[in-house]
Amino acid sequence: MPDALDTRQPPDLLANPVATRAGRLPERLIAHLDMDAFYASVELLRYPEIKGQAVVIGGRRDHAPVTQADGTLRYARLRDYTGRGVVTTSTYAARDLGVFSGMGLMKAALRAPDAILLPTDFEAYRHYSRLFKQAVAEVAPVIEDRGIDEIYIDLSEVVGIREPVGHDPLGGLRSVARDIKNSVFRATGLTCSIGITPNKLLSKIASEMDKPDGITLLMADEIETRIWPLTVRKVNGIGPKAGAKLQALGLETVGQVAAAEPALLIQHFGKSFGAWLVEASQGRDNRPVITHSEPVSISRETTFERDLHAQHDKAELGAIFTRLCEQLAADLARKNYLGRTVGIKLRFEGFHTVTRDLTLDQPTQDAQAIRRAAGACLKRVPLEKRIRLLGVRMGNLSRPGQTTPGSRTGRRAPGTGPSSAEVRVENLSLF
DNA sequence: TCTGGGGTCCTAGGACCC
DNA sequence: TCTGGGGTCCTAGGACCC
Repeated sequence: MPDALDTRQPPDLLANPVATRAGRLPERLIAHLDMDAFYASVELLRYPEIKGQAVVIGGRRDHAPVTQADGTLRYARLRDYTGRGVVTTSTYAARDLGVFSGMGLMKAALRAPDAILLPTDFEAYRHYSRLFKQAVAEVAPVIEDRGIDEIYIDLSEVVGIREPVGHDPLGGLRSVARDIKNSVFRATGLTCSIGITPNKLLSKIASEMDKPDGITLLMADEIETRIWPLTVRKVNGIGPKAGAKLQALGLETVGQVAAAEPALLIQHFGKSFGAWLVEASQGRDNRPVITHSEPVSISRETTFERDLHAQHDKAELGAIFTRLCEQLAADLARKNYLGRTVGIKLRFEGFHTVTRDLTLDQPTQDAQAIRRAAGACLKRVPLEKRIRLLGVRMGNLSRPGQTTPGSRTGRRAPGTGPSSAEVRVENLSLF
């Protein structure tokens, strides 16, 4: 599919500081690759006969297709679903019916009652995630993981990337993008969309511009024409809150933010976020592609089928609480981490959320130690309302055998209860 | 018919230390 | 007997992302 670059004039090097050095291309060439409707597409590999239909992935794991007497599969329909749960992904056909990820399944059922409902199968998605990332690495190895279905790729040093093809100065770039997509398709049978620009911020926006199965190239001289008309919500980092606040200031498009007085943005959004808004609206972003990162925290949480009461459902809550701690301990062991800060999260009816955490003297991955610390955290939470969600988290991660960053001994956080040592005396009164 | 689960980063106040 | 400033740790909450 042709893009606007095909007919553009070569950028004016003096007016455009990003296009420099080696010919007309900027120093950095960054790709953002986004798999197309990833979970749904993986499911279609397994159930090819439902291709083209409205399919929704999400909910509990109790609605997998069942084989009938005649050998055909019987799929669950969205209308049959009851209970909590949200749409994790939907096929493009389902999106046409107004069903998008994050939407409650009950609400989705009103819009698309006949849509096929499949449970999430993260094992399968992780498998295809590994496959597509390996396939990309064969073409361009400098990759930043951004979750299960997307990556950034630094293409700056890829051989041939700056070679024009015929009269197309971006021919090399286009060719590498096609190589990547072909490699991904060969390895997985799945399509993806790629945006290539001088930085991550712009590439993230660009990869969405020609979805599915598209390639979008966008250079600095096109920011005015192709980025500024977009709503601010297209910018990664501007969410519902910031978007609404900008709108209230009369700033709906990226271009309007770019034209706004920096002092005004800083006044309303603070020094850091305000300054970032100024940069982002100009399409400036010098963040590098990070090829390795360590986790900051590991957690487990669960939303109950019905809201539970601290006293009335005490036994059930206690069992769930302990199981979450055991699962967290198992995750830590499997990934080979210790942690020193144990945290809990409670969400009450009405969606109000509370967290508490406690930093231990020594790092641990032991389920019982986690359970004790989490119990101590729980004692600091008033439990009047019914509980919708319970979670346990471990932060301050380190590796076993690694000398841990020293904790200050004898310290106690303001207003907290007993120290971790004193917590060893089990408290059974809660849950 | 309310809104999953797993994350990251930022802010802000108080403690504590120098 | 009142007043400091910088740095780091701990905790709580919130915005945002996939």
